Amino acid sequence: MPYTVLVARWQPNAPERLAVAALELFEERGYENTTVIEIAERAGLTKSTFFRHFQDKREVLFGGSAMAGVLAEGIAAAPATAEPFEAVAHALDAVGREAFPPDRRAWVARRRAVIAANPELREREALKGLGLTASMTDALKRRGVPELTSCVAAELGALAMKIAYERWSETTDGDDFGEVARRALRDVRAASTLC
Amino acid sequence: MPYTVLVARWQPNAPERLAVAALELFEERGYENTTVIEIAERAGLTKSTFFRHFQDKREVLFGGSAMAGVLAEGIAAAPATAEPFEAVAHALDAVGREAFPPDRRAWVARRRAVIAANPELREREALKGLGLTASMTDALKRRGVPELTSCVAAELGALAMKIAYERWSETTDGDDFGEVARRALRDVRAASTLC
DNA sequence: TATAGTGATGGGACCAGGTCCCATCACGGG
DNA sequence: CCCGTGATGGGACCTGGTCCCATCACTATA
Repeated sequence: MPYTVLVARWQPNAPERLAVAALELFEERGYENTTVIEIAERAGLTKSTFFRHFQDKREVLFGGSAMAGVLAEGIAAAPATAEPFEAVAHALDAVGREAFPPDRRAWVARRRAVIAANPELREREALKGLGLTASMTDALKRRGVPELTSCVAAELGALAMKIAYERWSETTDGDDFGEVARRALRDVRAASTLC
Repeated sequence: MPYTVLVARWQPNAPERLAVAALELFEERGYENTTVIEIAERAGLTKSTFFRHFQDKREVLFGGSAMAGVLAEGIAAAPATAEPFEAVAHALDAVGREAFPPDRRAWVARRRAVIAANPELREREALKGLGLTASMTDALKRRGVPELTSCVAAELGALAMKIAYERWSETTDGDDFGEVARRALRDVRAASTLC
């Protein structure tokens, strides 16, 4: 049933096809009313193959990112003289280039709406968020920034990224993610002096 | 099998008995090698009753807290003249009184170790953390603090609480949670000026 | 041309988490 | 003495997730 011969052995990009099918189905009937088997069928695959590509049902919306690595490399690549916040800004630019390019805005917005609508998916997103701040904290410490300062800068950087993520995916046109994120980071920094 | 008659109809505190049994079993054989049925049996109950008291298997370690409410009330109860950070400090004191009293330190430490050892439990903890910062953000906004400032203060407050939680549960004697948390909050504030 | 190896897939058995519904049984009130 | 109530027991059932083995097309090598 799954594959059409004559061109290639298997249709390529199985993980991506699964993610597309999943997002569509989650939009149509909701996450909890969608079965892994249904996702796999829509992608022309089976349950076995689904779990070969994704650890679990939630992960189908989180798999491709590798955002933690992008952030860490972005911080590491910042000029040696950069203060923690400048290094974080550098990392947010990298995210805008590699993880949130302008043409993915629509997809990101759809994905965001689906996640917001389901507690189980929000939980997974919360865990991913922890990973991101941990990754940034580590990268800052490797620059010689003291432990606590690294923690705080990473935490505020993650907050700025979350805010930017919301603002950016809510508009259909406008600045790219890097711009929005830099503004969010400035706002957060300003707010942190008022506490 | 479950209940002994002659005294009361059912042994009281089913949720607490389930939580104790669960923590013991998680320590003995690990979270994923423990079955809900086994937890229920050790507590003298059944699977049905377990799921009547807890939404899912993870929740047995998170159910009793109601920490979000304590934090919100603590912030609301702070003097009207208090700055955001002072209000947060007030809330952390409330947590030390109502959620982390000195005699629960051993329990909290055991629970913490079990959670740290399992990704599924860490994920649930991350979600609870989101709930806490959301609760603090709301409470601050209700005091008239601007949106972004509330976000930042809540985020840094949550970070201080996490740090205090680690420090407090790592020692067997010493200050109560409120003291530790106030120190952590001061440290965080100091670090935030160095970003 | 034949043969063996490789890698992504299909398929089914199996377990545990989680839901649902109904039976049970002790207690309190009439 | 009977009835309502509430926490529980028990079992059917679905789905997420794991495991293991079969399949099948392509590739390399002889």
